[in-house]
Amino acid sequence: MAGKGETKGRILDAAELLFAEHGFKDTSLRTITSKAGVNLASVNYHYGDKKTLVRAVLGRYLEEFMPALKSELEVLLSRDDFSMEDVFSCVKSPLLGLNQYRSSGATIFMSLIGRGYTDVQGHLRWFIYTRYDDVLKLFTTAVCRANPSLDPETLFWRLHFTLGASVFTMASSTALCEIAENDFARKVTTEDLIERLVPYLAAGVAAPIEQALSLVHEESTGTR
Amino acid sequence: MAGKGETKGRILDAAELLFAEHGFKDTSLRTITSKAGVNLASVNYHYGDKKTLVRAVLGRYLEEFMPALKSELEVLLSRDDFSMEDVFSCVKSPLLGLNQYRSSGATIFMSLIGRGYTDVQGHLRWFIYTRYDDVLKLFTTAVCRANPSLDPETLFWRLHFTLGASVFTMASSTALCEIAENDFARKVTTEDLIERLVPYLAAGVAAPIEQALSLVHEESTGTR
DNA sequence: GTCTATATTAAGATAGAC
DNA sequence: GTCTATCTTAATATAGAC
Repeated sequence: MAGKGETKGRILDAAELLFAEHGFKDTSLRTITSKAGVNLASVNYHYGDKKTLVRAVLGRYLEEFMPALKSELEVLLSRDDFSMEDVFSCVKSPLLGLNQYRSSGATIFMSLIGRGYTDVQGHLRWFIYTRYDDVLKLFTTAVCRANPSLDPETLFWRLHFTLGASVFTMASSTALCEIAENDFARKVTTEDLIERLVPYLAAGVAAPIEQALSLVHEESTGTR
Repeated sequence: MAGKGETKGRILDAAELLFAEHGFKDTSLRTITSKAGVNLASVNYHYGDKKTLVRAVLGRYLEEFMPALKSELEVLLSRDDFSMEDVFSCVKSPLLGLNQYRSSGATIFMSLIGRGYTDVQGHLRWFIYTRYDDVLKLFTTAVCRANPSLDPETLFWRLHFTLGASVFTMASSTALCEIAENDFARKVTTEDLIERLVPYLAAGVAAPIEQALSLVHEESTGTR
């Protein structure tokens, strides 16, 4: 059914939709190949095994997204000053750019990232951190400059809270958007979602720091 | 190996740790029963099937947590006014109470909640919502009273962002605390973590609402 | 490169003796 | 209630013809 050299690509196209919707573990190679209209054995021929296919699916998006984010951040950092919202706004256009690259690209990418953090333990997280640690460092640099009063430990925790809110929302965005559309009788686009997420995250990260009793005996030395 | 009437409980105890760590789908009945030191067939004898076991594991925590949260919220709502932080502080003691109930109970519970939202599609979410919708309604009522300017749709999304940040943090708290302890040379308790999380969440939920271009054409009718 | 057929493994579930 | 043994299903992966 598949034309000459397009089998490899058809697998990727089918796989990303299924992975985004059902997770990596819950998507079988049989489901993928039947949706792609190719033979079961072709996955192993082209990708070796399922794990490699998973990384290929995510890698295709990361290669598109990360360089775009990097250049946004570089532009921002060249400015004299900027707000926390400016920092988080940097992800908007790289993310929405994925919609041109592929239909529903932003949603798919966000779901995949979310799945990568929860479904499989470790190997995708590691894949992302080591491959794109330069971009991630730029991001934390920007956050620090937007609010220099953040101590490293508070920063550390708040960035992880942020990651959690984003990733979780992304992973369940299909379900959440459905509920929202039923309840509020309005279509929810990826753009809407990002517009809602950004101020929430910026406010959380920039929140005043409480000197709660149990946290006063502080002595920060870390760098991460 | 298991004593007389304790097999059913031993299964539950082993299952909750494995489910929290690896997710529901990635934990087999064989792994559970071997860790529990009971026979494979006993799961089906005592619980019927795996899905029921999953619900039993989560149910045991919910029965402990939800009534405690409910009474905290009722006390709060009886007051004349209160802040957003007061609302989120209501979960502190019910959550920490789980640590007395079982070792690392708070962490396990939050991990399970997180798994329930991403691993399986739907049935656990439904289970929680229908069984404890009274408590959840109390919570949203409190949030609304703390910040009456929140429209229902913004509220909906921000509560889900909040859930994401909480669930993700608690689910990966073991790993995160280790990193933090290395980097900042200070022990991190569950209590510390909650103390850090609460102001972040409160600030996010109470953030000023932006009238972005794409969100102006609003028409809210929902009730959830 | 693509197909059929099959090997291999692992999972959920159950029957039936004790 | 608990055990052994087994059924059934479904998944990844591969061998070998074309």
